[in-house]
Amino acid sequence: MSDLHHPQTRMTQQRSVILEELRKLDTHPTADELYQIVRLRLPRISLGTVYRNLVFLTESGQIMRLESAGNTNRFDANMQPHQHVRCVCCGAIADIFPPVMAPETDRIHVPGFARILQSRIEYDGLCEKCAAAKASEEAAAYYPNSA
Amino acid sequence: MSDLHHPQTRMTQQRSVILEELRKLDTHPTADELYQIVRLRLPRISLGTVYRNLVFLTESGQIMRLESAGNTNRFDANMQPHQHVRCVCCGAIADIFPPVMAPETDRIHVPGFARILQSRIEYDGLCEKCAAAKASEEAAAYYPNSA
DNA sequence: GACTAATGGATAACGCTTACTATTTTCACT
DNA sequence: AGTGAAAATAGTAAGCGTTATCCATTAGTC
Repeated sequence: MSDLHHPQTRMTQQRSVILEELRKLDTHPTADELYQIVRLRLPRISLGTVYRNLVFLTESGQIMRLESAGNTNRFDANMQPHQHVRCVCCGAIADIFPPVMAPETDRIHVPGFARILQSRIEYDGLCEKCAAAKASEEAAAYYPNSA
Repeated sequence: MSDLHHPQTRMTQQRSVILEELRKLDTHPTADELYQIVRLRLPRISLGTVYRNLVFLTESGQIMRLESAGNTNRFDANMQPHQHVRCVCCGAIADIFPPVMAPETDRIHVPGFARILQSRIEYDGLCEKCAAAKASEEAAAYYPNSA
């Protein structure tokens, strides 16, 4: 509760529901997926409000935006250090524990860059859904006339 | 030259110019930036052709697509193992050598994932342009009436 | 040179995200 | 509780990067 009341910020019903629902999930939803979920509780909320609050919550450090994760942004309310696998096929994301330490960035100097802020390890994988879909596709290619 | 003639693929003027120009660059251009460059040699080429061939070249393993959520995709013809820093502000990308080894993925098992394919280390940074812009912004905030 | 399939050019459509505007809500101070 | 200024919301339009469509053109093969 108290973490909802950051200094200089107001708490609205929409904002708190968005944060609550995101915290219930470990599925790293997209803005639209979260919108569909929040809409069950707040039927009149607009998608723009979800986007606006996801920006707000990210900038105030309450959630994370998964940056290097494909085409659509995904969000994560788990603030503990962990890493992610992303399905190369559908973009689904899962957590990886425990984290292998990412390298230090203090001593890295790159021409054209003023500072290196952080490093992170990312994993590409194939989720079970896509693996199954791929398998049945290949089967269809081998037996094109089977039902 | 011979690497332009993959089996089952045709080489066209457009495709080869796109690949040539991308190979000249280490700036990891966006599709549109590359389009502007290629247009100097092929004034009648269309942006769609650039996109189509970037997909083709990526899928045939001749170039890499640098994906990051929310940002514009960038492309890299450097196929040697290396890593990238991305400017958190403008999305500019620079190379990092030598690479710190990314962890093995053979023994990693994640619920919901059939396979972990690979891991990679990514860096976030602040490029010099954005650092300078940020500095002068802050200066303006402190001295709002100066010039 | 003719044929077939792939490719290109131009443009429309699409999906995700942000911007805009009028209205409503929050919160500090009475 | 009431008031008012600042901020947030709903609804919608616009923006941007990317993909799809459609017909004309080109490449490679015979």
